[in-house]
Amino acid sequence: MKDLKVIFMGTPDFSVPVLENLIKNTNVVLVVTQPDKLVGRKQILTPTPVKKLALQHNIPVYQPNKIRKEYDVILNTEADIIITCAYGQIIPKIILDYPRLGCINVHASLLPKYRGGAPIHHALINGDKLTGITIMYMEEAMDSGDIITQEEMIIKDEDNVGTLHDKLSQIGANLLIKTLPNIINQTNERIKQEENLVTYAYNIKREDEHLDFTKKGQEILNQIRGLNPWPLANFFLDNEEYKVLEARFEARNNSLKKLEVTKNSLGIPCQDGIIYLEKIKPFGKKEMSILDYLNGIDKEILKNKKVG
RNA sequence: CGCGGGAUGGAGCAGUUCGGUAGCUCGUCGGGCUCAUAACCCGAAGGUCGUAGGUUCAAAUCCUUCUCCCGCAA
Repeated sequence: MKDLKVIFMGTPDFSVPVLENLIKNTNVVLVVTQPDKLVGRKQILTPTPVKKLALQHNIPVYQPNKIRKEYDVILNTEADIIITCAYGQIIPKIILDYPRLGCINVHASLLPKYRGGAPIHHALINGDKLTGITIMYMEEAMDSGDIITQEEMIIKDEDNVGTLHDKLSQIGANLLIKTLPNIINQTNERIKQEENLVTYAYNIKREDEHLDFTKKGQEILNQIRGLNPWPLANFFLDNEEYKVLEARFEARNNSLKKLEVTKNSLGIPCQDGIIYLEKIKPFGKKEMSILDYLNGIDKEILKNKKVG
């Protein structure tokens, strides 16, 4: 397998373990990743995690702005296979048709469920108990190609985007290496996706982050963990934004409308009980436990704030 | 120079408008009460008020500089 010439296309942290395994086991001849971006308040030009890893191993890096139009470098690179993982751009057919073993993608869901850019977030927000990795051939439409293999993974109640991301990323990296020999020999399976089971996991939008306390407690908890550690769920108290990192839910028949403030807890009424915030990040502050937050605030004033 | 918030004992904050030797809620340590406790009572330790400079009899507070943290926008 060491002589397999691979072009890898990927961008964020999720792709890094996959690339690491490929570097160990195959001959990665080119890495394609998104252009460096200006990041943060200081607008520092930052390379992608995949680029950093590639540079450490002295692998050539290509960063087209629009791969739809800039792909000569790829076509001029001799390769047996192209492997992508969270690259971030739609790849044109001319590239898909180029390598002799095709283009393979590592995707963080059990396709055909959750095609698209945010499968991990959506699995958690929807309260799924099962997710996994799919390795598949690529076609022109996003995440629509034939499935080569899948590995399932149980989602635990305490999982959030961070933990799931790391586990799936590792599973994907290992499953790929395990499957690669079959792909090389072309003895792998090739299963069409059932079109009537297709769902989409679009990228999280700003309004998806806002907590709606008229919903059920469990839904709210799912939303909180499905957005943690990024981009974080939020709500407003008297027009000040708070991000919520952790909370717990207590079912209760209540007609409570106001905040429940005690010495060491802050509860917000929801449809079928109360959501107790446990870790939050007030506007302009660092993240803190609810105890720390309550220590520094006038609780009488807090009681009368309006949730929005 | 994209917009805004912030830096005060270990933690979270007040005090800055109208300068006058630092306070609150916790935590920690010691003691007490209690069958017991994350509960209650008493006491103690712990701060060059982010950095550097300036104004002043006097600066956390006014002026200037720099650093760092956070949110938004990209």
